[in-house]
Amino acid sequence: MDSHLDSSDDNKPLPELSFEDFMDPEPETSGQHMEIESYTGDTSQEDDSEGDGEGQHDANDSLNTPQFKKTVVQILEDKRITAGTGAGGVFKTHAIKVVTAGANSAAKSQSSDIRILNSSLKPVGQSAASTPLKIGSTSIASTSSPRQLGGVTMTQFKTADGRVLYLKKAPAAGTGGVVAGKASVSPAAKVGTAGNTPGTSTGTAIRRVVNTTGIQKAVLAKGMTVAGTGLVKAAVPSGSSATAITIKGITPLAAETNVTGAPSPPASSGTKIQVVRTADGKLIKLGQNNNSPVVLNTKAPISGASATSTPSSNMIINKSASGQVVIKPSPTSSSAAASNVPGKMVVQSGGGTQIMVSTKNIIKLSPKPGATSTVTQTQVQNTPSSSSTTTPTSGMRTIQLSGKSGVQFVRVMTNNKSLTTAKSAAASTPSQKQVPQSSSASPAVTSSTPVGNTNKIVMRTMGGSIVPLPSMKTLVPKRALGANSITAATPNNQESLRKHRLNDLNVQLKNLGNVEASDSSDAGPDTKKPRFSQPSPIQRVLVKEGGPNTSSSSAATQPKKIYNLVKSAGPNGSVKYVICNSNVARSSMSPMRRGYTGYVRTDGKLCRTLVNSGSGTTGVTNLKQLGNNLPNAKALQAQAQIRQRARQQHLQQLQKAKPQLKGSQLNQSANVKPVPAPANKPNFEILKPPSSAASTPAVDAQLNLASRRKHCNCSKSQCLKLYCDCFANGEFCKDCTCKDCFNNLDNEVEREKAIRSCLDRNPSAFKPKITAPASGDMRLHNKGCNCKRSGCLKNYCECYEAKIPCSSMCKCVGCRNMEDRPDVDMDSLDSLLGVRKPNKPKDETATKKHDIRSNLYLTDDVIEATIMCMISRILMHEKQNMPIEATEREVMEELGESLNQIITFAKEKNENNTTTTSRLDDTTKTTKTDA
DNA sequence: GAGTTTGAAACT
DNA sequence: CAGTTTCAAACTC
Ligand SMILES: [Zn+2]
Ligand SMILES: [Zn+2]
Ligand SMILES: [Zn+2]
Ligand SMILES: [Zn+2]
Ligand SMILES: [Zn+2]
Ligand SMILES: [Zn+2]
Repeated sequence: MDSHLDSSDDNKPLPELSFEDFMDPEPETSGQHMEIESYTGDTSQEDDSEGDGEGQHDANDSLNTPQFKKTVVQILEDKRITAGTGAGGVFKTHAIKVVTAGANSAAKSQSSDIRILNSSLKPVGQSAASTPLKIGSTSIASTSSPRQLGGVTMTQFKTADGRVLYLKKAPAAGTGGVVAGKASVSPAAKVGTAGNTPGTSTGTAIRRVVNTTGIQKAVLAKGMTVAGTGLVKAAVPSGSSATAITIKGITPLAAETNVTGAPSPPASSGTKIQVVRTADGKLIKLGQNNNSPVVLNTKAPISGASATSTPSSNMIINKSASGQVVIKPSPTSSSAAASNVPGKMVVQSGGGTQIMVSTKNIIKLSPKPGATSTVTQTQVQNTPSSSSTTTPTSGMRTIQLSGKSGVQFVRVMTNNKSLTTAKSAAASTPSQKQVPQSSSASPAVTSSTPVGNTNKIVMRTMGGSIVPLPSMKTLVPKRALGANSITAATPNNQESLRKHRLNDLNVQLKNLGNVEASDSSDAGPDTKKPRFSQPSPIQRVLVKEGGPNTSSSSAATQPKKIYNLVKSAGPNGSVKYVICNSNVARSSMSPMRRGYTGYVRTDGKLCRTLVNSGSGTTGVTNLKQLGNNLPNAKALQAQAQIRQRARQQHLQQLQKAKPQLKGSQLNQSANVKPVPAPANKPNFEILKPPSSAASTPAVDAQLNLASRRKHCNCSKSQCLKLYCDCFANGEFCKDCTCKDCFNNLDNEVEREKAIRSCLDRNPSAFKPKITAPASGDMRLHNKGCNCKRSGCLKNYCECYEAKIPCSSMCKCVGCRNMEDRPDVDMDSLDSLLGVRKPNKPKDETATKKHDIRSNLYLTDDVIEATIMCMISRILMHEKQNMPIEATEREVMEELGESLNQIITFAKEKNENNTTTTSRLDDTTKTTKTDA
């Protein structure tokens, strides 16, 4: 598919984002970065950071950018739409590619076939079907009687926008159609494609539809995905391994309203929408016809870590003639490669593209141009399965239907966790050894922690870009935000606006206090940046209408819910929404860890961290590349790691190259913290002044660069204690601003004595603090940090500083420095469950725990509620044919309101508790800070 | 740039 | 090993 279509065209030079880009976790910075940039429009920040490798930052920064403010976030918009309507005229679809094509010409709607195969899925109970859910009054899609396409019976769904989706009835489970590979699909698929291309206007009508639609989708981290229209969401529970995915709990909304009016979608008349929430928390909305309620139930299999790897069942979504959609686990057989993969779900678009997603992840279908058939794996490497190759994605995929209207996405929300697990399982990535915990955790943990879920919220911008909503979490760490995914290329202003808002939000959140605080600081041009943002636990749920928190922790335990959103419209746009939960068990996810993307830090500290790895294989990558941390996908992480390694090696080589300084072994001294073999004493003794003189300039320079970027400023330690970074790194002070420095050749005696003293105290004092257990493994802090108040999201934290996620070794409280992503995802879940650190198997002692500070006002529930509200607005507008702009505005307003509420709530809570609770932790021990 | 916060290192 | 104190960097304003 050419889906690329437009993507880039116009306005902003988007980097080419293709789905993959979005999806790809790893793809270096490029993807994300790019996206972000485009987003921002300005980019400015990025440069710096990138240099170092962290692009993520940028993102964050971008958020900050003022521009954002102005534009409200437009969520969900398709670029295309824009094109049509307006501005560009070009449709950009950026990232989205249309997969499906087939449009019914007549209807204009395009049709696409989507097949979801997931063995894990269980057939949905029919019962549910009966009552369709409605959100707002709008219906998303209507179904029509099944049709045969290509010999296969397909059920058509029409989305509000007029797109038609076909679900294949499942003949044999897999058989029909789904071939793992590519598009099995029906003929129809391509037909409509024209629409895809930008120019093709299928017709104004379509456009209109699109317009009306406006928002394409929102994905919540947890896996909720909302599509404005025609969304198909499939969530697969990632975590649970064994179990099939069941989508349960669809609860029909109480009132059904039929909205006939939806302007755009021809078919849509009177349709009802159902939203199903999977155990993992993913939502699937199906629009239905009156007749056929569609129920999607999947169960989320959650089984911790293992899950992913596990079994895989294919899900098939069938729509019966009756109109029900059933997702069944199909025998794996069906899909060839893809389907087989355990735990993965294959989604096929009409276009024939298939995407395989781990069950956990939610997949959006999006055809990626190139990728056609590819199976994307969220996990990328992780999954052992063959398929993985092509698209790595953790991201979302979108499929655009030819119809302009929309893009349909299937988003795979990757759970990081799942990924991780997968990795672990796969073994492919060495890095994660830490994981063990995760795995171990799986049972227990999993249950407890919801974690795995993806929490990301993604919004689609008008441009079609997908933007992560600022979840609470997100908000917090800028990085995260940035990192995430903002993909799109949004069109100009709007995006900027968005950012703006986000920023504001972030700020507010920040202000909230504890929470995450984040990093605003990180901004530093280089180094610090992104990290993982994971949010951690979420404490409370705020529901708009409902009492806010109530259940702080409850969430974890509680089963997942299906939310029915009922909206009552108020005057103004104020609408009240009520969300009802139905129980669905939450899936626990195995914690994913994000790969560590470490970068090499330029400054000295970095050096320390670097230590290990010599292994790095790959060639050196650009610094910029390093930058991407955020990347969602594991793949990214992996890549990053690789790069890092490469980098490290590079450094090492350089060092080596350099003759040892002055004869001595100085070796690494500079850079790496004394790498010295463990056994040995630190090179210290050896150290001779690296002093420059000796070294060749070039080398020196490099060393310096690499090794020391920082100069100490010690005043009381004489630079003979480990307080001094220079000394701690086995270096002599040079160009430092220290006072009474003894860390030099002139004071070798004292220095040696000091070294000895340190060694006595701690034989490993000069050994690198951060090493990778295995060559391929992710670096970890050997001792782990012990942070209490920074959430490990500030450079106070050694782990964070080294850009590595906290591990089981860490004794930190309220840690947010986890692999995953940052952003949005998971944390909340984890926290809820009490998950500890990703890695940590930790003793149970674990920690402590009360920790809890985690903030967490942004719980999944809160997020969902917020999104639902936004969606509701969209739906309303759609019905009314309101202009997109208006819709966007409203949606943003809704978001703003919601955030305000959340913030307000959080503040209140904070005020109440803050001192008390949060401090309690610390206080118990030391009161010092409190004062 | 001054002042505060933070968490490792040092000390008891 | 735990509790404190010291220290310098990180961070804030
Ligand atoms: Zn010093
Ligand atoms: Zn120094
Ligand atoms: Zn010094
Ligand atoms: Zn920490
Ligand atoms: Zn840590
Ligand atoms: Zn931590």
